Amino acid sequence: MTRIKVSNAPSVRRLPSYLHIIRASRSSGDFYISGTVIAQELNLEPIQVRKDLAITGIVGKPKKGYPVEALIVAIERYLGWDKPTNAVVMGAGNLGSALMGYPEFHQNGLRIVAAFDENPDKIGKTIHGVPVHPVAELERLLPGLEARTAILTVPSDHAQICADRLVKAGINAMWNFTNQKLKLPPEVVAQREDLSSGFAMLSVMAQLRDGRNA
Amino acid sequence: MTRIKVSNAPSVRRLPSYLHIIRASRSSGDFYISGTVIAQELNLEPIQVRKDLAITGIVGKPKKGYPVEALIVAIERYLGWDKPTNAVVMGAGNLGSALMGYPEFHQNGLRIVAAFDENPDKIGKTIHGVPVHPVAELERLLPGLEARTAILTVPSDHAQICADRLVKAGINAMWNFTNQKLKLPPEVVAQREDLSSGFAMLSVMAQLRDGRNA
DNA sequence: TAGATTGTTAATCGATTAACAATC
DNA sequence: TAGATTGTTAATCGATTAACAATC
Repeated sequence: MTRIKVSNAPSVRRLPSYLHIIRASRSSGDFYISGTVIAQELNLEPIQVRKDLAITGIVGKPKKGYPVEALIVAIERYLGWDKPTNAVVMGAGNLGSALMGYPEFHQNGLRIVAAFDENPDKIGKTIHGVPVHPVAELERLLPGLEARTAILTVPSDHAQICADRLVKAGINAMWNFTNQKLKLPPEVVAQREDLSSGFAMLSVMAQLRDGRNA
Repeated sequence: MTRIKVSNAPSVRRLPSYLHIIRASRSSGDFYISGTVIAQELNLEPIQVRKDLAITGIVGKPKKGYPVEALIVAIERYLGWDKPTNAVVMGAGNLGSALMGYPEFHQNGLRIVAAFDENPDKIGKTIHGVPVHPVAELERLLPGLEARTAILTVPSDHAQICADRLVKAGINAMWNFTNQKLKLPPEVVAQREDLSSGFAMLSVMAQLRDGRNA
């Protein structure tokens, strides 16, 4: 089996922003929204928005734009956000706790159903409504949770061991917030979230502006 | 003035990962590291690593690789991580607190020197060693903090107002964790961090694997 | 020396942007 | 109707990958 490759990754990455705007438009009672308007809000090129929206299969009406309701449904469906995804958080530290409390996720169909941690102070409590269990219980509890997605917020040096264990327990999708590149079997999909890379971009932009490096 | 555009953004985004590995190599006592090795660790193509490292100006030795110490210095310098960046966190909620406690940042020259929040329960306390001040004190305290970078972790509906205020107070670089696209004067650089887009990628990969959409 | 690894130049690939006829 | 906006086809741009001579 070969590593999964998303054909149009940049478009997929932009879809959530579109969805956010289009939902707001629906809340305002609009029935149509034009690519031009979406582009303005995100300052993108209108043609880029049209190209991106084309992958959802929704066709717009000249002069009016795209049908709001149908577009929302189509984007949600394209992203697989039309059906709930149960997930567990590994490591109920700062970042893990923050993610459990991140309200936006509910709109994306992401339901964090449990957290696992080693810290006895946290075990048995709930964080933002999510129960924290001992890591030792992972294998026993996971089947009942019906979660096949894990959010990895353990310390980096635990990441690989933790991932191996998750895979054995039945996890097949991993959202990795550690700075460790994970070795995983090919059927497990993984997305690494690297905060440092965003800060690198900000730093380089600031330097360009200030004339360092030129 | 025109919006700042980073010429080779994908390369810049990869540099922090390289830096991480090369630092580990230094800790192991290595004097040289080859692009091949770095590529293997991140599973990238060796040629891509070489191209990326070329932008730092460091030249490698055939058969040995790149000089570890010089490479670290050059990457840090290229990213502007050789001199400390003082930053303030706006909104000491879950995510803001998590970022204050994120140890990796120190290695990137990022020093979070203060947080600002409206919540009286938080004001006057410290979170991960960072003092939390009332937002009302922002303008008074900012000059003394010598921070021109802000990390925005306020609720999305406060984002624009908060950003405007920060800019007026002297902030010129904004790391934006809200899902709000900000309107900013051209001299202020901004990096938006969108957690949803990472989850969109994971969702689409999972669907491709499972054969939905095909 | 032999061969692993480099830097450079060229080829390929994919994403963005431009142009424009179709149309509501 | 007039014109804003669409979808499509082609052009451009930039990033990745390939090829390979140079070299430690």
